[in-house]
Amino acid sequence: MLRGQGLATDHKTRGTTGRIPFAEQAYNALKQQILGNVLPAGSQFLEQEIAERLNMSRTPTREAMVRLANEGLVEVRPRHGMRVLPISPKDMAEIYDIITALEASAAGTLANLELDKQTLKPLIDAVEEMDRALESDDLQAWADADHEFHSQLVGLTGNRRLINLIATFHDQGQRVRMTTLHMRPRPDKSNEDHRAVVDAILANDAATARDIHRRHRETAGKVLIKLLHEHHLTHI
Amino acid sequence: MLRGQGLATDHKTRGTTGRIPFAEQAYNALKQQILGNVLPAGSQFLEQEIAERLNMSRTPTREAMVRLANEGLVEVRPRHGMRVLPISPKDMAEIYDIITALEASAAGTLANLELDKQTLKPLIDAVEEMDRALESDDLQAWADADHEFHSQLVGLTGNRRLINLIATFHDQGQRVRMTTLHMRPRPDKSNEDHRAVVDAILANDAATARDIHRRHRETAGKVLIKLLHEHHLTHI
DNA sequence: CCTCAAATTAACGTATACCTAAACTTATAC
DNA sequence: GTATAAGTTTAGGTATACGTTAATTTGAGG
Repeated sequence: MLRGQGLATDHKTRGTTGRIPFAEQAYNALKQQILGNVLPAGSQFLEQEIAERLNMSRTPTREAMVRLANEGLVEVRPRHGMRVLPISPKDMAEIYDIITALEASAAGTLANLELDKQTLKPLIDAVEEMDRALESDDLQAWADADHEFHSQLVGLTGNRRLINLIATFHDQGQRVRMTTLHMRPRPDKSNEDHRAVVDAILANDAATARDIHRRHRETAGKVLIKLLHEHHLTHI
Repeated sequence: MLRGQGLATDHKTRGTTGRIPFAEQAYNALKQQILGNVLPAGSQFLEQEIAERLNMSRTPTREAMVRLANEGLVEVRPRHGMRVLPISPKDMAEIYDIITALEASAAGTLANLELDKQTLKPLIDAVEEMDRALESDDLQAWADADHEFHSQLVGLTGNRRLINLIATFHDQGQRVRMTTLHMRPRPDKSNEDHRAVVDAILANDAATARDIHRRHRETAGKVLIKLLHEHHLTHI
């Protein structure tokens, strides 16, 4: 659940005591290590191994594994432990289809809200940051700003379920995007697209906002998947 | 998440032995009881109570609770056990926004696939079933056929993540739809819309398919939410 | 009667124990 | 040497035990 929904991404509100439950520590640690490719795609670990690695018993470990499985980051098979799921081009197509649909819709929603420039500042800032990053040929900074833009786009809708969903699928594609970051052509078109989406939102033109954003993501998805095929990256 | 994603809706493939793990039994039973309003919105249960109710220990019970929480059906608060989450009009708006975006996109996807009438038969059948149900004033049958239509629509895309997502959010809105089923005006327009979506898909007109479906769901969502406000149903 | 602190209770988070069955190893038959 | 069967190991599913801490109750002071 995906992150499923609900608490999956949210930091579970906990009492005034600062203590973080082991189950959540395990979840956070494993997730970070999966996204950071410390636990690479395809790698497997028995419950016991993970528990030892995290200095806790199998119980909270298991709970974390269940949550990660619901989010689609790992697979749990009896007697084989937890396996970090590799992402195939087909998976990436599924992920992009979903992100495309949700973000395009979000862009339309924002356009209908008649927001002022002040409220959209986070979006505008992100676009400018992307420009700067491109100028200085800092692809990592560009990727960060790109993520910031897409994250703010859905964040401004205020739809918590939507925000969590986008985060979940962003995470699923994380490794693939990182792997291919330096294989892509310079993403100048991306920056243009983002600016056009912001303009459409400011003009309260929902149809255009949706359309541009959809095409933007569709294209990005196609480029990425083509790249995967060209480089024979069938399972990342 | 979802169901988060992944295994959430899928029946976990299990060995040739027919035995179903307690954790999964618990998940299935609780989910069924929540959707069927046997465990009504707002009701709370301690881990121990659920465990006793299901004739098992707290361990598999907890695992089921975690999964249900990830899917957004319940909330788990230390010392208060599991609480079946009530759905507010705002929740319903979030849910409909997501379903609308995803299904409209699915309709567009299908239109681009150049499918023949044979492949779309499940969709066409569902529309006809809805007609029959309306003629015989059988609202429950209509709701079932309506669900079948929407389920087939995303099913035909073959996108497993998408299919799971739609199922998750369908579940989240289940109680609300059932509660309001007999408060709605006769859904004649719905059947028209569905037919138009099928036509657009057959005509390989993605933009129209997306548009009609989006408007269809938007309208349905607005009608539903208006109904909730009129009847002061703030938490179902 | 009300307020706040101390004492008590109990729900949960976690660790551990246990048993079953799948995976692996060894042995036996051909 | 291969195939099958018996024996062994071990991972995981579940139950249970235990300590911590939040919630509740009790009681003292006003």
